[in-house]
Amino acid sequence: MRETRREQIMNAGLELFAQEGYANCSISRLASHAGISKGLMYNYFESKEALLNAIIQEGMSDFMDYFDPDHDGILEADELAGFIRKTFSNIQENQKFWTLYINIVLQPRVREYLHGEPFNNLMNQYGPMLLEYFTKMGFEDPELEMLTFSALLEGFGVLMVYAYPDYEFPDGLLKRYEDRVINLFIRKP
Amino acid sequence: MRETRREQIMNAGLELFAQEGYANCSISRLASHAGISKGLMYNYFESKEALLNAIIQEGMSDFMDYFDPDHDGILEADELAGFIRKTFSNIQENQKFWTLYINIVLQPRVREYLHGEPFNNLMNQYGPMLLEYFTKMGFEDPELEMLTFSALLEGFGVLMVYAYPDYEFPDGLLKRYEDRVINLFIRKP
Amino acid sequence: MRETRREQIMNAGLELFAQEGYANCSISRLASHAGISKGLMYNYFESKEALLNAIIQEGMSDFMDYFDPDHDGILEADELAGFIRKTFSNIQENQKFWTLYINIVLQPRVREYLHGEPFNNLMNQYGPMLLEYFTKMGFEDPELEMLTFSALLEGFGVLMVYAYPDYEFPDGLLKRYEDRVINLFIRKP
Amino acid sequence: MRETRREQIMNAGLELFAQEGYANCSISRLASHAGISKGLMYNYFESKEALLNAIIQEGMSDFMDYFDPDHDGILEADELAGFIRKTFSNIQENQKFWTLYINIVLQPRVREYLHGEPFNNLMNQYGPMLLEYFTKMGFEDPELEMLTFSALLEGFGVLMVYAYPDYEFPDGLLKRYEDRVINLFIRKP
DNA sequence: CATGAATGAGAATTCATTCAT
DNA sequence: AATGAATGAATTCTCATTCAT
Repeated sequence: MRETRREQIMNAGLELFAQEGYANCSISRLASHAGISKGLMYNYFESKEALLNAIIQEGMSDFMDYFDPDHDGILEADELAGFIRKTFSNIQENQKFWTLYINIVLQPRVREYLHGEPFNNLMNQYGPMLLEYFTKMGFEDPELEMLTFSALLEGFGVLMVYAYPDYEFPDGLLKRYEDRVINLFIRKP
Repeated sequence: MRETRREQIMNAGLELFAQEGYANCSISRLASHAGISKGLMYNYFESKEALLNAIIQEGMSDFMDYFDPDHDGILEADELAGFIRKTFSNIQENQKFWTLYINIVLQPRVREYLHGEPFNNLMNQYGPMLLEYFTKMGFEDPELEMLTFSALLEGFGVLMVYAYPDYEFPDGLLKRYEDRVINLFIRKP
Repeated sequence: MRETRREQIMNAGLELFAQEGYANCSISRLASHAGISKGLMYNYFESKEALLNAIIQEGMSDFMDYFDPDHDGILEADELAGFIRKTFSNIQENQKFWTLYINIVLQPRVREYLHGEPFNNLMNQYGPMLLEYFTKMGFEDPELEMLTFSALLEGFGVLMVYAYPDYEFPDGLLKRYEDRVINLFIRKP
Repeated sequence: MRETRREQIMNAGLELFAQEGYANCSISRLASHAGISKGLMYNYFESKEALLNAIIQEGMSDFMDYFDPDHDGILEADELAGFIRKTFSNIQENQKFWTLYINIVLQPRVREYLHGEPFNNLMNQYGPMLLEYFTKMGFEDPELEMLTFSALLEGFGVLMVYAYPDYEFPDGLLKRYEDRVINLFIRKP
C-alpha cells in the first residue's frame, strides 16, 4: 500500500543518490530504478529535495536513538559503551547501508539539510554531553578526548567508504578496533 | 599572464566546487566568480572535468611529497613524524584550503578521479609502508595501528569540515591532538 | 500518438535540414518548426544526429526496394526498366521530397552516415549487378555504360535540385528524358 | 607578400571547407591549417563568409572562361568541344580540386552565394546558348539534349565525389566517357 | 493510483569576432 | 603585419516538474 511504495522509493533513492551523488541522479533514473513512473514519485514526495530530506530524516532518527537512550541529557559510561557497540555492530551488519549513507551525508548540498533541524539537535547535545562525560570520568583533557573519540568514529566510517570501498577487512580487525575504542574512552583513565 | 589566469580560475574553482559541490556549480557562476567570461575558461581548461582534475592534481601533488620524502619505499619514524607534523601544520596554516579540499574530495563524482592515477600510487604505497613500519617498530597489532592511525587523521580532517565547519577550536587543542597522534605512533610502544 | 509525433518531427527535420543544411539548423528552430518544445525532440530522438540518421534510413529504405525487387542478386531487363520508371515517377510525384532529399544527402557530415550501413549494402551491390547486366546484354563497353547510366540518373537529380531549384520543366520533357534513358539501357544495343 | 598570404588562406579554406563542410570548420582550425593566427585571417578577409565568397568566386572565374571563349554569345561546335575537353582534362588533372570543389558547391548555405552574382551570369547564358546550339545543329529535341548534356557532366562530377570518393577508375574509362559525350553532342546527329 | 508525454529553464560547450599588445 | 586572450551569443542537450489521460 501507500507506505510500502514510499519505502520502495526511498530505498531506490538511498542507493542511487549514494552511488552516483544526489546531483548526478535524475528523477527519471530514480523512477525506473524504483520500478515506477516519474509521475508517481511526485505523488509520494513533493520534490526531489523532499525525497532526499525524507531519506536523511529516517536514517538519522535511528542513529539518534542510540545516543543517551533514557533521554536524561546525561551520558553514563554504559550508555556510551552501548552507543559505541551499537554503532559498530550496526556498521558491520548494515555495511552496505553505511557505505551508502556516508556517501550521501558528505555531499555539500546534502549538508545544507543536515545543518538544519533535526540533525543540529543531535550535534548540539552530542558535544556538551560528551564533554561532561569525559570531565566527570576524570579524563585529564576532556576536549582532547572528545576530539579523539569523534575522529576515531568518524574516521572509521569515512575510511570504510572512501579509502577502502571494496576492501575486505582481515578477520577480527573491526572487533579489535571496537574494543580499542571502548577501552580508550569507557574505563576511567 | 597565462599562468596567472590559470591559477585564478583554479582558485575560483576550488572555492566554488568546495562550497557548493562540483555538480551544483555551473560554469557560468564559476566564470563570474573568477571574474572572467564563460568562454575564457575553455581557453584554459578543456572542460569542467578537466578543471576539477587540475585542481585535484595540484592539491594532491603537494600532499604526496610529505610522505616518504626520500622515496626509498621505507618509512622511518622521523619520516612519519614529519608527515604528521607537516600535515597538521599545513591544516592549521591553510585551514581554508583543507576545508575546501576535503569538501571536494569526498564528492562522489570527484572520487572517480581520485581512484585513478596518481592518487592510487599514494594509496597503494601508503598501506604497505605503514604496515611494515608498525611491524618493524614492534607494535603488537600492526593492522589495528594502521586503521587507528588512518582514522585519527582522516577523521580529524572530516570533522573540521563536516561537523565543525565554522568552529573555532580552543587554544592549543589542535597542538595537543597532534602531540597525541605523534606519541601514539612514533615512539616504540 | 507516439508514432505520429515521430513522423511529425522527422518531417520537420527533413524540410529544415534540406532547406538550410543540417549544420545550420538548430534544434530550437527545428522544434518550433515541428510545433513542439525543444525537450520533446529528445524524447523521440537521442540527439540531432540520431534524428538525421532516422530521416536518412527511412528515405533510403524505400529507394532500396526499387532495385532488384526479387532480391536474387541478378538484374533483369524488366527489373532495371521498373527501377528507372519508378525512380522517375517517384521523382515527379514527390519532387519536393527529392529536392529535399538530395539536398540532405550531399552535405559532408551527412555523407558520413551514408557511407556506413545500410547505404553501402545498396552501393556495393548496385555496381556489380549493373556491370553484369550490361555484360550479359551484350553491351560493348559495360563499364562505360554503367558510368553513363549512373551519371544520367545522378545528374538529373542534382540538376533538379541544384541548378533548377525553381524551374518548371517544359511539358513532357521529363517523360522524354525517362524514355531516352530506358531506350539507351534496356534494349539490347 | 599580401597576395601570397591571401592565397595561402584561401587554399586552406578550400581544403577544410570541402573536407568537413563550411559549417563544421571553425576559424580556429582554419587558421592553424593555414599556419597563421586567427586574428590575421580577419586582416585578409572580413569574415568567414567573405572568405567562402572569395574561394567560390575564384574557382568559378576559371570555369567560366572555358565556355564561349570569344564571348560572342554564340556557341560553336568547336567551342563546345573545347569546353567539354577542357572540363574533363581539368577534372583529371585537378581531381583533388574538383573533389573539394563540388563538395563545397553543393552545401546549402554555399548555394545561396552561387545563386547570386556572378554564378547566375553563367547559368543564365549557359542555358540559352546551349539551346540555340542544339537547335542550330539540327538536333530533334534540343531541350532534351540540353538536359542530357547537363546531366552527363553534372552527374559525372557528383559521382566522382559522392559515390566513388576513393575509387580508381579503370584505365581509359574517363577518356572513353569524354569521347562519348563529345560524340553525342558535337557531331551533327 | 498510475502513466509518460510535454515543457522550458538552465547546463556545458563552441566559435566568429574584436582588440590590446 | 601579426598574435592570441577575451568575449558572449548561440548551440546541443538534460532534467525537475506538470498534467491530461
